[in-house]
Amino acid sequence: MTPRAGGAGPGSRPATIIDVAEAAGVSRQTVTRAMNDMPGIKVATKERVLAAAKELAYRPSRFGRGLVGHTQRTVGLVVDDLMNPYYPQLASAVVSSARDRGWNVILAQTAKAADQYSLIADLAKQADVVIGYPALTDTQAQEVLAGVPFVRIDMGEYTYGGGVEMEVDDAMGDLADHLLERGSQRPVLLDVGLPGFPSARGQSFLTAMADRGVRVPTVTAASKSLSSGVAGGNALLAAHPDVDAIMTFNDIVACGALKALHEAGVDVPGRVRLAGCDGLNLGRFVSPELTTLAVDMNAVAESAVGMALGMYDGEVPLQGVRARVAHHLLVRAST
Amino acid sequence: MTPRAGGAGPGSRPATIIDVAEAAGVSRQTVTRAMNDMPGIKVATKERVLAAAKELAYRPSRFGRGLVGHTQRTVGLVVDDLMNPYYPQLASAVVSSARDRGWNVILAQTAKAADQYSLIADLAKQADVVIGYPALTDTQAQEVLAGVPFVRIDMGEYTYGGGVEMEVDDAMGDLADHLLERGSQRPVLLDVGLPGFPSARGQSFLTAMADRGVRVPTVTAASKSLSSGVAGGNALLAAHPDVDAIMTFNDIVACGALKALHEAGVDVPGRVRLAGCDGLNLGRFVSPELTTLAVDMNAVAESAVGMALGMYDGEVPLQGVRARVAHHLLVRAST
DNA sequence: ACGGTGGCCGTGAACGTTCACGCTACGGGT
DNA sequence: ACCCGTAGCGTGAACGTTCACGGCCACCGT
Repeated sequence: MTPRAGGAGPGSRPATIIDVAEAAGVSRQTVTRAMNDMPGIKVATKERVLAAAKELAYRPSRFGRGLVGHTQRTVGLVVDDLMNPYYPQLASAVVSSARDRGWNVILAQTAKAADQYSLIADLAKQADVVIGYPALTDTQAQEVLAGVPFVRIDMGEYTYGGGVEMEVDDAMGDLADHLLERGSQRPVLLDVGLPGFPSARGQSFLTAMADRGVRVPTVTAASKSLSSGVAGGNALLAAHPDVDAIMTFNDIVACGALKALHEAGVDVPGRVRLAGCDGLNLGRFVSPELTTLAVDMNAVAESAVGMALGMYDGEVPLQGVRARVAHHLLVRAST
Repeated sequence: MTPRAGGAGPGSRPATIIDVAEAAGVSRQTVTRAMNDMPGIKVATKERVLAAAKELAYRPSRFGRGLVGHTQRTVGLVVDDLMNPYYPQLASAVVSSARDRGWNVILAQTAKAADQYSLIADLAKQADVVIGYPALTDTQAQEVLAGVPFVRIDMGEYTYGGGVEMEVDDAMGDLADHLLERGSQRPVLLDVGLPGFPSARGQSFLTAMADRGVRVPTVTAASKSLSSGVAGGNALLAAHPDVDAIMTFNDIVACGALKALHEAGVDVPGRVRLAGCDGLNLGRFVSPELTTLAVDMNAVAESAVGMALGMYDGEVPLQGVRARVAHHLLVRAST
């Protein structure tokens, strides 16, 4: 297994700083000075070194470099599946946020991985901090990450590491007001999970509506997928033919419900108002555009990255810190 | 700037292999043997070492490790913007494909970066190969990447590095047949770019239709964005009120056109059949689901990653190799 | 008793880079 | 003439790990 394809001859090992130094007739340090725009080098010498470097296709080794000055920092980002429209939004924000601070992002995807555990273990070997949604219990995470700063997004009941929480209650109140103002009288919740066990955000909607004197029936979809949303939408229409507003677990399920409504010939928002949750960009691609409880992903990412980097620098404890980002009501065309 | 938060006391530097060796009363090499499941170590010793390592929160330095054995390989993936539904599909496939081969993926996003050039330059310092859609000319790419194996997706007119091409002609023929079989007689192309300069895939549609004796008028949208698709859709309806089939530049524009059609009260596919291009997952979220010219992103990624890794290993020339992946017609509900 | 064979473990060297110094030559000031 | 500062460059050392050896001991066979 040949290490790297060098620039000069095929099969030749990649050039090192010493090769360049010899070719230019100078010392290692002078090459360093030339490559890194450091002072204390004559222009002519610098040019000569740079020419030699180019000639030999010299590229400084990130390992040699990383070894001496601890600069080359990397955050490991764990998502479930980029094909799920939720994660790109997070990933995009994390990548920007990390880059702004001079960090790189290594991406790991748990959905298609055979072994979650070893996936995260490998990631932890390559990264200085880990952020995201690993499908790991606290115990497993502690085992695998062994000291690597770790920030969970949407931490929930987990406790190991830090977390960023997305709060929905206030915005849910706004949504309830919004729906009632528009005249909805028979709202239904399309939740996800097990019937009888409302999700946190589902419960939040029920409570918000109850506070306003409206009792909301619930229909429960099996999973938070598109097809599940379609099935849930159909079931909901069958069980509550007179529904005039639907709040769904998230935007993806809302899209599914919208398809069901569309196929049933139900006008949105004319006959039924429909709202989702997460604020996905996806909601702008469907017709009508989806009203949703959005969360500023840039704020989430900024918060998560900031916390992880703080942990790395020892300024934030590795345990028990939680940040909170609030959802807000984003009214679009579907309500 | 404290390097890394160690496990023991705050402010203490991270433990090295030597710290562990001393704590366990053995040598470096024995620690290595214990950590890497190598033979030639007694079980009792191994346990003692592992305990010491855990106690000190020891994590092997990826730099030290990478320096000696050239293992820890990384592909740099360049996308424009993960918020654009096209890129997650590619990124997801590349990440899986790379992981299958034991490589990591560092993600870079050009859209939000202030300086494209330095973004790619930084990426090239961290990665062993670069794959993707850098917004760089051949000259710039050559300058920045200086010898790093480079594979462009959708290479087009560029020549530096390798490329993966996505061919559309055959599938476009299938689409033309499909539309004609369903009885469409007045198809219109909703292209993107400058009026009078059809895109490659736009031209492909025109040609396919011409081959079948149908002349297709073109409406041109300003950019390949959703809003541009809406505007284009409206313009198209105004210019060709009797249209009965629309082929769009891509799925995103198709979604925009679908919104325009929806708002104009035009039934799809009843009165107008609508097709997109790219095979985005997005097309399944809208109603009706979008017929599209899909490309197997896993094949594209597999091809790109394979090529880049081949270049790295010196088995594939760094220049002039092109792989081709064909689109195929994916009939869904919109036609 | 002696050579041989493995199991277990330790020691130098190497990987490629930067940091902290040290050295030389030259120029200007007194 | 002398000293001193500085520009320009070079030399050890250090970063943390693994590889290639080599040493020691116990055990086996003859």
